[in-house]
Amino acid sequence: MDTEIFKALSDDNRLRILGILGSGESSACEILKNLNISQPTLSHHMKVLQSVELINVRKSGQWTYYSLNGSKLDEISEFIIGLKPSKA
Amino acid sequence: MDTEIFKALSDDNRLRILGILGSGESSACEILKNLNISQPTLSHHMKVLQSVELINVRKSGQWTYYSLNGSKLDEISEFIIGLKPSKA
DNA sequence: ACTATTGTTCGACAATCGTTAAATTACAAC
DNA sequence: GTTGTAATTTAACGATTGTCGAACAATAGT
Repeated sequence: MDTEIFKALSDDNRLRILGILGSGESSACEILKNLNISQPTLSHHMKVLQSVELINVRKSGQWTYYSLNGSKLDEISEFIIGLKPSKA
Repeated sequence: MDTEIFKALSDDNRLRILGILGSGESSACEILKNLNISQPTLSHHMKVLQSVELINVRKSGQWTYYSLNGSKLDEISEFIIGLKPSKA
């Protein structure tokens, strides 16, 4: 497992973003209203989440919509559980 | 979920350490043989893993033995899965 | 007591990270 | 065209992080 994924999860704002996306697809603008950060900072965080494929991106006009990548979350979860000793 | 846990997982050497402990309890000295890092660096990493309760510690004489904390791994896995949209 | 082994603590250093201000791009409405 | 909104890019900053060498502490064996 690439450590980049865990680095992406190692930030309060990014975890909040994932929490917001857990309620469904959302635009960058709406996400921004729920966080006390600037627009460039949000753009940076979204790029980090994209780079590890934790989120999907869809552009429509001037808006950018984001949604969770559930299969990636499954992948991470399975890796974590896989660390546990197999009763050997 | 505290981001400190994901920070603890955001390092190649620490992931390798967890992988080693997945095969069972191990001493710091044995872990060290499997990594190309110095003793102080290993000590640092073990402290990070302890601080987020990912590992258990047991001292015996001059040796320190480490083992995985399975329930903490469960906790992380459940958090990850909990991010997924509840089909709403 | 002396030596060897195991492990921690303390500085110090280079690299990375989160953040912002400023400038830039892209699209929509007028 | 101009204006306004949405989003990215760049450069710079302070803070955090991984690493090591050096010194230190604790236990074991001679």
